[in-house]
Amino acid sequence: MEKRKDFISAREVAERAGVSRSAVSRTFTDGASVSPAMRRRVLEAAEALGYHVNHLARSLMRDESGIVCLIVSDLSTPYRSSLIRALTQRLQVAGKVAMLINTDRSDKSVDLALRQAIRYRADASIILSGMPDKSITDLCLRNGQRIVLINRDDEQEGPLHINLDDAKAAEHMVVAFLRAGCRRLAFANSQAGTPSLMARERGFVAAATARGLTVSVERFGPTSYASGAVLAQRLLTRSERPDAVFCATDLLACGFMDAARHQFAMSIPDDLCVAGFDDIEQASWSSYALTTFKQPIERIAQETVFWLAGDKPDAKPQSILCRLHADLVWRNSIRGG
Amino acid sequence: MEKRKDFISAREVAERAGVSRSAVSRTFTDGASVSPAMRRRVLEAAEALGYHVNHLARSLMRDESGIVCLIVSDLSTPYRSSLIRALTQRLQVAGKVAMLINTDRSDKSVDLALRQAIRYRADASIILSGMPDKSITDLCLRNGQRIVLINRDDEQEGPLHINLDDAKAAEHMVVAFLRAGCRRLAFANSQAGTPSLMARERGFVAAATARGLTVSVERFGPTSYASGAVLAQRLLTRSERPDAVFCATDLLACGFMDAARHQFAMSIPDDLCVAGFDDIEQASWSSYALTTFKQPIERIAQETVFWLAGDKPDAKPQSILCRLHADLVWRNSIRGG
DNA sequence: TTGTAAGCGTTATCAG
DNA sequence: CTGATAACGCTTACAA
Repeated sequence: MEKRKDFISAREVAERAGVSRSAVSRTFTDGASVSPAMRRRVLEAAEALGYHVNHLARSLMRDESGIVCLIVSDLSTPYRSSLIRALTQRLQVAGKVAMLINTDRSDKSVDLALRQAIRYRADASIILSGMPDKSITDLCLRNGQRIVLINRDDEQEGPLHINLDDAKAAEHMVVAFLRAGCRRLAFANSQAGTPSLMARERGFVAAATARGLTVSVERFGPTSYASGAVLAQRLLTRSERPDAVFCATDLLACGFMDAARHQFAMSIPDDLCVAGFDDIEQASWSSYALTTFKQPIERIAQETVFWLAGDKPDAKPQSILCRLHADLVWRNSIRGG
Repeated sequence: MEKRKDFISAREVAERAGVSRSAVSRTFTDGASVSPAMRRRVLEAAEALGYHVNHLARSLMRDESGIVCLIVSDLSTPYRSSLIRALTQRLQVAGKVAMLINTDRSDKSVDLALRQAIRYRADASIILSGMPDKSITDLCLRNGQRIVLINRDDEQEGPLHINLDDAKAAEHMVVAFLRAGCRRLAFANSQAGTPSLMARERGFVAAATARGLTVSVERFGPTSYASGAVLAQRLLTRSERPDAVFCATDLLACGFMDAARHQFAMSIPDDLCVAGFDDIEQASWSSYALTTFKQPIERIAQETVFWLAGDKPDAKPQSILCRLHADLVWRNSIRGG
């Protein structure tokens, strides 16, 4: 196998410009002192040769690589992909670069993903799905890597936790349903059992109970459109058919609405009020016009990147909690309003 | 500022295990000769210390970093995010890791993204949107980086081009519309003007013309749901209202269908036949049941990663073209079938 | 099989 | 401001 043409190195640039290697290095490091004349000569030679700083080598010396790992499953889901879009964009503005790790396969794969993050000496890892083992996050933290957990459990010490006020939103929805004249409430959930999904369910049931109402709760499958349809099957064939259903996510709600309309010939919101959570793009499509809670995606991304780009805390990492609010977006899937 | 605890290095592992550094290195490189006893001692020490090979440093010696850049805009779009999911998954299986670069902002940003790919010494770049300057792709190729262009122009020499038979699919659709009894054909496109979108349009118009029919063509805005609604406004208020419309993508089709139904009270497929392209998840939702062409996403990812993981060609890179077929998925937005 | 030593492309330190 | 030199953490001849 022939020796492949390698990348241009700073030495070659230095030779062509007739200067020292350090001069080249300084030209490409912010805040280094180099005369305008020198800078121009170096840049000229670099341009001519097509030189680009090797960030891999740079990271060996510096204590940061500029790499941030995004650890995520179901990444093609509307909510997830929107969040990824927002995060990558802001990371880039902050001079970081995103490494995307797909954990669709097993639960263990979150741990594997974090190991990968360590191998590439990522400055930070952002976890959008699954829950890593404490031992592995500790390893990351010990190595100076920062961790952000978005809508995950908030038990571990060290990472930044970004969570929503799910329970409060759920209570809000109970009130909205009551105002719309609904009395037979239902909650449609997946079987994923993630903290935020369960918080919505518990909050909804608790708020209804506090007002003297019972809630039909049904859980099924993954958090998807198809599961929403199955949940509709189950809830709408009960003897006491509900007149209002809060779906744990918009995706479930879309599936639920389609099944309610096309299989049960129900009219929304006349026969049935429906609400969701996330405010994915499809919720605003006129076939759904779904009343839902908006994930503050931009805000999440902003808080995350701001924290990542900030100075390292001197003291040992403590648990940092960032609780954000989800606004209600009112559309036409609930009567009144 | 205090000196932050650094990562564990191979030297520390070697010391703890009482062996040489090279022994540690060999333990973690495939195909290196190391005795079972040695391997065990090293692994034990590594485990105890929480050692992980520094891939950044490793890449300095090896001629590959394991990094593959995904360069993409509109990444939260259903089709794009599905493709990203498939690509990241297969890249990981092939032992690579994906670096995601968002080029939502300007056209120039594709070039910037490729520069970033060079800085991180990516083994390859996969371009899903936009079109890079020839000078910059040449630079990448000269540096031994591979480039894959998915549904882009296929003029440049060197990269792997993966394209679909857009024109053929479009012709197929003309036939389907004719069979359904439609005579007043329309094509709804965005103003993005990408090669694949334009190929669909030209193919559709050409096939219709060849059969003695004219096509109303309308182009508007970005390739989005909202644009689809606007296109419906424009096409459905024409004096000769079309009875069949081929939308350049499913997203446009969803917007078109919703506008046709809710603003023009039309029934699909009775009053109007609609078709799309991509087979995004929403096309299968029962509110749409859209007849469309399926992007062979898994096949695209497979071909891409297979080529990337393969041996470097010895000769100078030539233009490689991979033309894939898009199957028609028949649902209920066209009469008959 | 194992250890020694050289080198990968940077940056940081320290004289000049 | 500039240039030599020593790291950074790793791999890989080469020699033992």
